[in-house]
Amino acid sequence: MNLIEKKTLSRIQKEKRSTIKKAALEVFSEYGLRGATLDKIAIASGLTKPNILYYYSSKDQIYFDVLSGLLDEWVAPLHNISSDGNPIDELLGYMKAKLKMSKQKPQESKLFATEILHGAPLTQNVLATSLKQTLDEKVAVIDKWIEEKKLEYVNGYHLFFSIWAMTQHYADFDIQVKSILNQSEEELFDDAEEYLTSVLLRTLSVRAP
Amino acid sequence: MNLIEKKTLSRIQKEKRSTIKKAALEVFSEYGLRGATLDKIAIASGLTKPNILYYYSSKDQIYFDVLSGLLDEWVAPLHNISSDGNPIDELLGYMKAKLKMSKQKPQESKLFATEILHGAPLTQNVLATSLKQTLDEKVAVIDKWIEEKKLEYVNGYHLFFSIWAMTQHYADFDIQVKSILNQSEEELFDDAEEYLTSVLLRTLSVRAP
DNA sequence: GAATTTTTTGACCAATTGGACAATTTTTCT
DNA sequence: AGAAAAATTGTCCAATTGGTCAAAAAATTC
Repeated sequence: MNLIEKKTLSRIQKEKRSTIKKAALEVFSEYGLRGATLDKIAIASGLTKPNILYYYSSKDQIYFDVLSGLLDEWVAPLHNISSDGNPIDELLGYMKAKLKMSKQKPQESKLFATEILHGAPLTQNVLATSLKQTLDEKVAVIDKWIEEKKLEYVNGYHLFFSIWAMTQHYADFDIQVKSILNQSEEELFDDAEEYLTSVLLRTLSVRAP
Repeated sequence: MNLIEKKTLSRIQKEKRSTIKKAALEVFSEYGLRGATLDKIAIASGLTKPNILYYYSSKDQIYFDVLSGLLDEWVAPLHNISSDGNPIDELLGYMKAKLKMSKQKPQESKLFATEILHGAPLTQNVLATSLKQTLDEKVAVIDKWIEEKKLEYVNGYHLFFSIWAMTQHYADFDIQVKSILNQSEEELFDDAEEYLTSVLLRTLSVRAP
């Protein structure tokens, strides 16, 4: 897509594109790609509809740009898992990083969830190549730890799936969680971190015979 | 809302409504409420658009009816948790029931997920009343088990959240899971069950000092 | 089997939507 | 300041959408 002349963006262009993306994230995460309208994005951004289309050639382009910017950020914490570190510390750190993202970037999480839920029309490639490759590497690290007896046996893929599921749940399903627990967001995420830490520690630790 | 004269539905009415609901589930689960169109539901059901509107007064009514029928079914496994049983067996059984639903009813899971993700416009009431009440009861059972020393301490609410998250993940994010694992559905769910059983057992079991 | 009720459909409508475009305004450059 | 380029907007359009309605077809009732 026309992401070529990125270098020659003027100050105004950068600002306006950023404004649009921010507004688009709000609208897309709440309504999904098809439910979101340019009018809603226009209102949320304070720009007019034709003005938005001056910076982006179509609604799909906006969605694509927002989602692209998100993908890297979303996979990033995975790269911080170091094979040199202590397995449990590394994986606990990863879980906490993911939980923090759920707390601080729920819209991003919801947008990503909606995309995958509806068949990942724009990201299927990335999932099957880039994400898979990164995850394969990290699962290999886990397998190595297991071989070195630094970690008890665990299915690496499903371990990551469960960490994703449990942490993102607090962002994606926040409405459900909050309608059941009448807590402040602080309390909620503190309890979640305590619980998830316990689950992960128990899942990974060697048990007495 | 106009669910009053349920008794007086003719054979044709029952059949057609069922046909419509089945098609609507397909379409809604793939596109969401706003992304779904009556035309798509018409094609999927093999009926004409006006014919559909003869049985349902609006698109929202179809969505409401489909979702209503789902809610009870979705919460049902929770009721099977018996305070008389062995805590670990009861909770393992619940997890397995939920995982089975993810395997056999992914569309239902996705529809429910989309609904909550987009703010639960139609189900917020049910979540805050019926679901909350049922869950409160089951968490009370868990707390009782803990008090009776049949179960080590665990945060009941977050335990259920994590079971929901981990099991539903395999339905809602199936595209992501399948683009990473090149397995048959059978293998995948077998591995998932084995992994989740291990996680749950370790989370709930008393650990050696 | 005729009368009545229920079901089905083709044609249509108003509202919303993504997007085009020419004209105007603002910014940038010299 | 003035020319050129960039940014902004009002107006418009065609396609899609949810939904209506009267007429036709099918099923039911007597």
